[in-house]
Amino acid sequence: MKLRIAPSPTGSLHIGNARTALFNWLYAKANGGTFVVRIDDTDMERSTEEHQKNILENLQWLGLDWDEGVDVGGEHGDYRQSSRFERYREVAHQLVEKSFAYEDDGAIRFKVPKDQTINFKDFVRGDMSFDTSDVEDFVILRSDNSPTYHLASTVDDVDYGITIIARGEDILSSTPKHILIMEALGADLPNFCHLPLLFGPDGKKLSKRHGDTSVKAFRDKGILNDAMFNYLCLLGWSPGDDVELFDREFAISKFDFNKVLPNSAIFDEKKLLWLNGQYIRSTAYDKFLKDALIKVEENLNRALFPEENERLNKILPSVQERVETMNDLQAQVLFLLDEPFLINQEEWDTVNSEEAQKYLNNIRKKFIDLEDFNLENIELLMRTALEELEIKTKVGFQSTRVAITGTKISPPLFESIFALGKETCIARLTESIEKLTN
RNA sequence: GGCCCCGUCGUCCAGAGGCCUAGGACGCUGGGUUUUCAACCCAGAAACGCCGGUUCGAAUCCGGUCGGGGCUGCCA
Repeated sequence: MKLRIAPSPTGSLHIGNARTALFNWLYAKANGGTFVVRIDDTDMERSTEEHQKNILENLQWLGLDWDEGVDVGGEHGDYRQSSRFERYREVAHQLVEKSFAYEDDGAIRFKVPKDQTINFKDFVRGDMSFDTSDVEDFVILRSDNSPTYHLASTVDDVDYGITIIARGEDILSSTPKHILIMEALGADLPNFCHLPLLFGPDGKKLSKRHGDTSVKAFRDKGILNDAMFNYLCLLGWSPGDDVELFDREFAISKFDFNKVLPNSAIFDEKKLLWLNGQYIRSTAYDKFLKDALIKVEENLNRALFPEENERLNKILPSVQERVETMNDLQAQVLFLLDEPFLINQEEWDTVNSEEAQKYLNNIRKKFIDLEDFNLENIELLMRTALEELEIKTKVGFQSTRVAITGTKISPPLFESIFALGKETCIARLTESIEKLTN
């Protein structure tokens, strides 16, 4: 059993292609089959080395590996169609010799027999039947001597011994053409499986106009590969029993093409984000910490200073609980970085009051005298101040939050203060009080 | 236009004739918890496109219709 994914390097890895690759991979893994990755770069105009690299990289990022194909090798060369043009030309001319095709203004066209029925079984859609009278003669070799997709893809599938062709439904209508070529070549027919397409929120085939739909774009947004893998599995398939969070191994153990739905699915970023949050929270803290620090440095475009590192180490456990993507980190920890400290004036106005100012002055003095600046003492100090001044928790705490972090939204207050450290905390209070009381 | 595919809450999925006054999840609304935001917990609104047929019985089978989508390229 051999399956394949054959992306064209005319763009970076698209989510739809990633999902198709994923299902092929799952089926191969589930059944001990061979998974092949080859590159369909017959479109010389638009194919680039860079796109190819991006595609392979992102397949790997998703956790997909392949037994045969580009980069890993195998019996069929480098698995790039651009390396096999001679082979396709040979086949095209062979087909002309055998009268299956004919020359047409310099190109070679496949001669489609009329009034014939093409039958094949589709793993997702059942028995399919097409009338060849509805299929027009199609070009297999262009006048510039380059093969078209129909020719190259079919020849490769035959030459490489692909036994299950699972691809997007957009190619369903082209399948009779491919079968016709295979029959002309005297090849055994593989099984087919046309997977439902992924749509954008507008119900149209997911494409560039729905924004950036590349896997890389989501990766850049701070989506975890495990979450992306999991989410993609859920589009058109489910392992049953209402299970929605699972890993690769579990998916493999449950996957089958005949459980894949035939109808297209809309890519819903909201659910992906939720799933991502679930994965972030269930990540082992050590790994989260490591990834988080890298991410912050990336966003900052510089290395972290030692004291910043120390502060982040203190706050990150709380942050892990409240981010949806790795990119959300930045906003949560910004106040701990050696970057300009800015207070959101509008937010301050909503928490500012005479009481608040009294409170800030009071805890500032107390902090200066506090010897052991630990979590427990910070909380005790702040609560004591509330009682002494008879100020409501919310009034005292929210104004402190804005005074220290600059905004009303931050990680838990005591943790934030503790992470920031005594000196900086006092400095912030001083600065805020000065700036905000007049 | 022609050919083809598809049709369960807004979205993803469960449902393979009686277990369905249709279940789960995201999102949404309300409530709880709370020093903010999250997280978490509870509750709620929300769907079998429509019409026929088969059957004792249909979301499930068949036909039609309507709706959506794909292909119709010397793109893939």
